Amino acid sequence: MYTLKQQEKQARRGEFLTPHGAIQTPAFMNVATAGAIKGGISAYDLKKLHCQVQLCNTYHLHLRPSDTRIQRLGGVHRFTGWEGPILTDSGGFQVFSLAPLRKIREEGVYFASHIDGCRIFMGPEESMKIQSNLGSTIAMAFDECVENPAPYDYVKASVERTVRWLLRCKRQMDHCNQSEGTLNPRQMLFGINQGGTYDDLRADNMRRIAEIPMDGYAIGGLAVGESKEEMYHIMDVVVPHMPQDKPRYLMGVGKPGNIIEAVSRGIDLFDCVMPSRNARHGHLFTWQGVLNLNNRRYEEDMLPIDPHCGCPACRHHSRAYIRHLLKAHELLAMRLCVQHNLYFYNTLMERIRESIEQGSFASFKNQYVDLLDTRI
RNA sequence: GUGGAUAUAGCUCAGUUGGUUAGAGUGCCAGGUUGUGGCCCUGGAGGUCGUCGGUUCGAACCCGAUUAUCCACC
Repeated sequence: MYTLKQQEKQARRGEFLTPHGAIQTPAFMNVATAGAIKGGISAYDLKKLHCQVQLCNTYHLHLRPSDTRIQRLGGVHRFTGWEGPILTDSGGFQVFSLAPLRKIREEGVYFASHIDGCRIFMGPEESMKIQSNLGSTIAMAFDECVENPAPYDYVKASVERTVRWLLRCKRQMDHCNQSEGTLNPRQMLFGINQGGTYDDLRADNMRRIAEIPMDGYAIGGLAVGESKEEMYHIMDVVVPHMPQDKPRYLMGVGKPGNIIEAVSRGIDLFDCVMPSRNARHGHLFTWQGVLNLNNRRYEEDMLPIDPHCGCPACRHHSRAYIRHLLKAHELLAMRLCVQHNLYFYNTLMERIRESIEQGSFASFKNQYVDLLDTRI
């Protein structure tokens, strides 16, 4: 259940109740693809990083160690040791971005595993069964994510098929939830808006899927090749057709500036690999902008990564030390940098929530929307 | 001591019958990264081709000497 607690223009401050606890929105979901946030982060670290939600991946966990094994072991919560909300991505995006030799048919997608080349089929029913076996809090619909730009006719046909897939997802998830012995009988399901960069396809699709009762609605297929301006424009086109009383999730986005812009347009949930992936290579987000700790200028810099940050890395270690660890390929470098970036993202969301509560989000946006993405 | 091999970017190595401005990988210095393959992409700096001399219009390349390293044999 989603409760809108406060609103400043389009920006929403809400609470999303799930079987695994409440999510205060706007929120960032920390990406733990294969059951762990890359960089040596454990479930018991997440509270310290102010993490509310973990995002795990259907595709990856299905291939390894398999959803059936995770089900036998008690589900993805027990398996990973994280008792809070977990969203599972449907596998749709991974099939399109990772797997070679894919063939898209009405029934689903035939593809080869990126691990061993094994031939696999995944369609809406398979994705729902896998996510049900995993027992995640929120399942995502199985969709096709089309890279931008794509020809109008291709996108139109793809979106229509994705709507047919959504209806199949819904039917299958209802069935899974009613099955005896299911791990999470109240597993939630989000639908996904697609339509490339075409206003009419996006708006039609959003109106259409809003009629299908879902626990939340996502915008997919953005930040996949189009410009920043096009992305914001598509959000302006889609959001007015999204239900007011359900959480809105912008998939795969983004930089701090993107998130602030999206919140100002009425988005509640985000996920992005950028804070963790960039952290593994020393690219760090701070309240002064983005810095690259590999840069020579930090060789003898005894300041923390961000003097205004309370994360474990900033409380205990200097830029000079962490830069050294990066250069020496010490695992601790990744762990500290990932901790910092996730703490930053989760704190960014906290400050966004506070500013909406205080009615000062507009000035928060004005102060930080460009600054946070700027290289220092 | 004798014979042989090698010597080119910080490191590991290409380099055609001698022919414009000597290349690659890695590392270094920077930039990028948007529903994650601990990746990937883009740019930059960096070389008296061991040293000295010779042949030639022209030498990393051919010749001589020399130095260093390695191998084999006495």
